[in-house]
Amino acid sequence: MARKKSSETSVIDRPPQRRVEPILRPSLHDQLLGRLRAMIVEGELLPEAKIDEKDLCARFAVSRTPLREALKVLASEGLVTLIAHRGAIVAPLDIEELSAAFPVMGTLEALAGELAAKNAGDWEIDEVARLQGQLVDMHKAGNLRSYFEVNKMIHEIILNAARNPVLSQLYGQVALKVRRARYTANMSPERWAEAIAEHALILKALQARDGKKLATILRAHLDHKFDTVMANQPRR
Amino acid sequence: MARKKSSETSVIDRPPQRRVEPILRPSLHDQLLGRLRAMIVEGELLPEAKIDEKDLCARFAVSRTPLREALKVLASEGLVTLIAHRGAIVAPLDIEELSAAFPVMGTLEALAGELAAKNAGDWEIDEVARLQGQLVDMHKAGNLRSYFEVNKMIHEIILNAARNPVLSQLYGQVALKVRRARYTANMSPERWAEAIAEHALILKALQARDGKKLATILRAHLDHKFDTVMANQPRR
DNA sequence: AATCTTAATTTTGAATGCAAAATTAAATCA
DNA sequence: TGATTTAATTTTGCATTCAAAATTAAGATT
Repeated sequence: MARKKSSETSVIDRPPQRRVEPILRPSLHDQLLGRLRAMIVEGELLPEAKIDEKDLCARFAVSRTPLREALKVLASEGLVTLIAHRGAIVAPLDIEELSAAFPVMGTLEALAGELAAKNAGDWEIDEVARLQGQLVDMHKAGNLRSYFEVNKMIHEIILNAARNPVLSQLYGQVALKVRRARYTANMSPERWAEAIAEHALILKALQARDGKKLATILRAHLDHKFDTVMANQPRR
Repeated sequence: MARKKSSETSVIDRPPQRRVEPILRPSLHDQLLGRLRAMIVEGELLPEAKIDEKDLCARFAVSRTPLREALKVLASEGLVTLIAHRGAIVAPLDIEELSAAFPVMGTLEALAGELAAKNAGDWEIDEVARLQGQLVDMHKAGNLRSYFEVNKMIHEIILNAARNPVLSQLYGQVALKVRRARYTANMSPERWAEAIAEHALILKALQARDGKKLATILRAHLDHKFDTVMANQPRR
């Protein structure tokens, strides 16, 4: 694939160039989307809290236009609720919806497991094994926040190994809902130990590339998580 | 729950009022969202076609603000692709993505079937039976468009009977992608007859409230649809 | 004083305005 | 002529403005 012929007077023949990181110019709307999503999922913006456009615009130093664009998207994701002529609130976290999210997430994880067992590269399995080690470390250290972080990474690797972008996208959406509820949940020591044990099984099934078994374990794993999270929901 | 006490001077005690349809004031952004989504799914806007904001604004007689809000949401749904500083195009319909959508849709339908077998009201099962009759009629009449319509209704009833809003939401998203690809697909006569037969099995399993069986059939049904749709994709 | 009006203020939804970037058209040069 | 600049035009991304609706505050009424 040679360069197009030219008279070469003003353009000097260049040596093969090293690929460099392109300069990113993410749109305001896109950046806001990420920031706001994080704020909601991490509980910085509380459920049912009114979203004060004026205030947020000032805080992010942007105009209302990109902010409102981001809000519409968040609304379509279910993290924000728009009320006609009355603006937006952080979506109330609905226990009904939360419990509905679990079987869906479970099914998607099971599918991810099945596909990952087929499609994962060895390096990905190794990476899960490595993170599994970290998981145990975090448990020993009693560092729940880091535990969650590593846990999330493991599940993300499995998800990516499934090689199914549609699955990834949908999973991401449910996971947001669950993560939001789980964020403040504290695990009982027993449950934590159990979760670690389950993760050992996950790794084993993945290494054996046993899709069916992996699917089953992941589904059970999620059912247990369901119990933990639900037990932690403030009743009202 | 009595009315709050009051002096009753200016407000006359009213007889119980009949509930009436509230006057809807859907936001422009919301209406546009629906219209554009339909235009894309139904192929009125072709894949990769550039979205001309000016033109669309003129056609819908709105300003760019609500249009652009709708476009961001459609982008988050994957129906539109935003290109930095270059506007939006109708999302290219990616065969990879399409084939990825099917197993996901299959899993979600299977879950819907399982839940519906448990939670469906009898009237819903009857409704599916009624529509099943229509399906056969449409087949006899050779009316593919109406067949699709009724088919969609059946699957929607099952989905609703699952009583899981999260499932419904996610299913809706994948279904859009598939429906878009399927929209122009023409079914072979053999495949059409087969689909009818499968639908009879679906109804039977639902009536027997056999969740496992229903799940299995729905998944198979979708696998077959996958073959049909993929066979109809213009190769390039 | 408690309720009901009415008026002032704020907030929302959408249109318009504006600078930067991208595209197209025109002008230049080998 | 055909490639290459350069200039003109359009489009994009975002800020600003504006009318309508909602909220709050103030004033009237019993």
